[in-house]
Amino acid sequence: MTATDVVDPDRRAPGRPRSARAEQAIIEAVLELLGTGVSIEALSVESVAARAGVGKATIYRRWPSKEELVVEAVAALKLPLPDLRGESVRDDLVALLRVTGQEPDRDRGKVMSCVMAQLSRNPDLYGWYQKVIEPRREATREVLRRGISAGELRADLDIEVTLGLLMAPMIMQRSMRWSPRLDIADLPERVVDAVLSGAARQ
Amino acid sequence: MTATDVVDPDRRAPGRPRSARAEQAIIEAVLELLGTGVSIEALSVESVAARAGVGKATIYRRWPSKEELVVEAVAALKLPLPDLRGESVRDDLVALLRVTGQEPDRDRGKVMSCVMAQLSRNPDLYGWYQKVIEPRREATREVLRRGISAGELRADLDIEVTLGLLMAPMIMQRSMRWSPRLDIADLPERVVDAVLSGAARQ
Amino acid sequence: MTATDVVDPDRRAPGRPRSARAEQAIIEAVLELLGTGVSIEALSVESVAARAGVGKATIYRRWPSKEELVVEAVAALKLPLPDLRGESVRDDLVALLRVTGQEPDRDRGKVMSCVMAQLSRNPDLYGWYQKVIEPRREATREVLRRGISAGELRADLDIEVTLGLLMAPMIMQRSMRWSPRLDIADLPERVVDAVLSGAARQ
Amino acid sequence: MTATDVVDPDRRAPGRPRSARAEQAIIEAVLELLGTGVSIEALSVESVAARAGVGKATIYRRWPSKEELVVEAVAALKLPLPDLRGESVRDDLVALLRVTGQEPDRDRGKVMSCVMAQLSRNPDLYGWYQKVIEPRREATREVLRRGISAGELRADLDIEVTLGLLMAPMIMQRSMRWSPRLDIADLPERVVDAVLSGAARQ
DNA sequence: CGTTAATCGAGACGGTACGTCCTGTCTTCGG
DNA sequence: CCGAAGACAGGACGTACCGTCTCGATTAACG
Repeated sequence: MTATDVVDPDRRAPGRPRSARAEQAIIEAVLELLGTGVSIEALSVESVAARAGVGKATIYRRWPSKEELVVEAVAALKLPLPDLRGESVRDDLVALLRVTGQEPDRDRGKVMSCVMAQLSRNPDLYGWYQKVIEPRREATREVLRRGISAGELRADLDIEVTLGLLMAPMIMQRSMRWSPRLDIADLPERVVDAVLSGAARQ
Repeated sequence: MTATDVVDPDRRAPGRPRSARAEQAIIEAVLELLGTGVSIEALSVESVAARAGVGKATIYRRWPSKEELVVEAVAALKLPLPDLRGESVRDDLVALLRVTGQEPDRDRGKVMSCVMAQLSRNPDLYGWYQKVIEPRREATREVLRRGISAGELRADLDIEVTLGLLMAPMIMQRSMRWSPRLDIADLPERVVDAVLSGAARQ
Repeated sequence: MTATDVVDPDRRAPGRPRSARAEQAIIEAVLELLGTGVSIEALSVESVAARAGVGKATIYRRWPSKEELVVEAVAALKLPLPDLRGESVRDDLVALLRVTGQEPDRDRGKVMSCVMAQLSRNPDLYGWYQKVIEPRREATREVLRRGISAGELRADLDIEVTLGLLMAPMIMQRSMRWSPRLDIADLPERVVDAVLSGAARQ
Repeated sequence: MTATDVVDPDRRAPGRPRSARAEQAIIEAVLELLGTGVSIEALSVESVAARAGVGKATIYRRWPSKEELVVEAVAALKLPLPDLRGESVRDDLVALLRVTGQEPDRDRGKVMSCVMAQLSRNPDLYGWYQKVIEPRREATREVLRRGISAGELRADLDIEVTLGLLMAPMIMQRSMRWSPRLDIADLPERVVDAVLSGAARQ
């Protein structure tokens, strides 16, 4: 994505090479500004350039649009996955959902989930969005697969749908407080329990 | 909500009353413009005014911001609920989710879900958003309650969480195609079945 | 000029007669606002209506434009002429010019001369402007005529041009401080003396 | 005055320099629009920008207000002084006043005097106004001084006041047709003669 | 004495322009 | 060629007034 992609790795581009310092400063500036509560659309390229002490052209030379810059900045956060103990499917799922629901690392997590919600509107960006969240989804899938192997979960489980049942309510509650009747604090447990036990009468 | 709110219903406000024609034209203009594919942020108040044949002030007099205008316009769509046969919980839930997933009325539905996704970022607007979707949520709740009464669903069902399990995946898939591996066409059935049966081994 | 002009004085117009109170309040409001230093173009009809406690239509019903309203308001000041002693042409002219140069009645005079300068740009208003200043011009003419009769001034004096020589420098200095090298304080004497004595060598 | 003012002439300002083309186009647009008869207050910055094919910011970057822009545009006209034969004070003064009274270059002259009258109301602009008319004033002063040296004019002449006597009536008659009884055509001669001969009886 | 009709206040109407901000591109200089 | 700095054309913002219009409520003289 960045311009440091080169067709021929031997052949260095002529002229002055791009400054890694500038790139770093831009990413930092985006994260700092998003951390102060500005929405993506209120985040202007101009303010990023000013905060980073960088010319606007230096930004546009690297990223074609504000959104892609934001995605790259967010991706740089490399949000960590929790350590999964692997002892019980329920515990692992709750641990994973907790990361979605209540980021322990305050500022970064806030930025993260705020940005996630905002990125959703642009279909072109969804590939990048996937890139950022796919690791977490894959981790969840792995837990489900292990649960099936271990006999804890039903063998004919619809893994992809179950993934949605688990994560979508957390994301929507986190980003837009979808239901006023649900508390984010105990939501992971309640979601996991509901998904595991099912609604139909035994 | 609308400008016709009055503290004392007997006492008319002084001065020339606000034009219902203008109000109508503005709402229509918003829906038409959103129908052409413009995103909320690309939707300028100026273009709405021009399309409606109205001064900008006439818009700002009624709605403090573009977002609130959009919510009101969307609310005016009064999206219809499906007829629920009431014979089986599964069928009713699938019918409800289908409305979320694949709006039969093309343009309006497109506008609707596009807007929903975009509104999510503004916490101040959530009250309005609730107003628009609450009827649908309440209808779903009612189906769950009937299912419990009829003995089809377990008596200790966590209704609010189950609501989230059902609706959140549909909304996220509809608005942002959250999972590339899921097809919106058969998602209602798969979600309902997964929620009803549960993940844990019998 | 006002709508109370009637073709047939016997025949009263039907309907509610116009309120003299409103008319008075409007004129007062204009003068008060001009007195606070606002220029004519910065003086909005809206602010006049608000200050007078009157609807905008009540103003537009009487005066077709802001400018005509201002002229009428200024004319209402009925700026007083000084008492002319009639003993010497020089003294009388100086007394008249002093009124132009340094209005003794502070606020009203300030409004007056400020407005004069501003009205000049609109040719349509000049008739009204004349109406306001003509009395002062006529008084000056009279002094010149008396001077000729008394043998103080030359018999072939070009009265209209001399009027201009006397008044124009005062007005321009007063309204736009035309020459930075001239002090408004002693200008009346210097102008009168220069006009009386002439430039050519004796 | 212009943006090319520099504190240190060696040190160029950083960033892209301001476009002389844009500056030129703006000035031209102002003069063209004023030439069509629009008054200064009816001259909108928006219309100037449109006519010049320039963004509004490009105008506001250079001039803080419409008025200062107009003054600069008018100053750019560099209104020419007549050739002074220097043979007789009377002839030279008449020639100078003719330029004030009846500009030979129609459009520009019309713009000029129209603008002069309009600028008078803003004291802040007077410095600029001076800059524009000072050359003409200085030329007139020079004629008077030469007349004194040559013995044509009285040695104790009040030059500044005489300047006012000569120019103010012309300006007021030109810009606001101050006296309905005076014809602009023969005014220069009449004014000069009146000033030279004086009013007092010989 | 009840019409009739113009006026009152209030304020909304379709517009125009304001001056600011930001967009994405460009043009300059020095490194 | 990249760096910052910042100007460029353009477009939208939200505000302030313009001059007109609609309201319900007054306020007279006329019938």
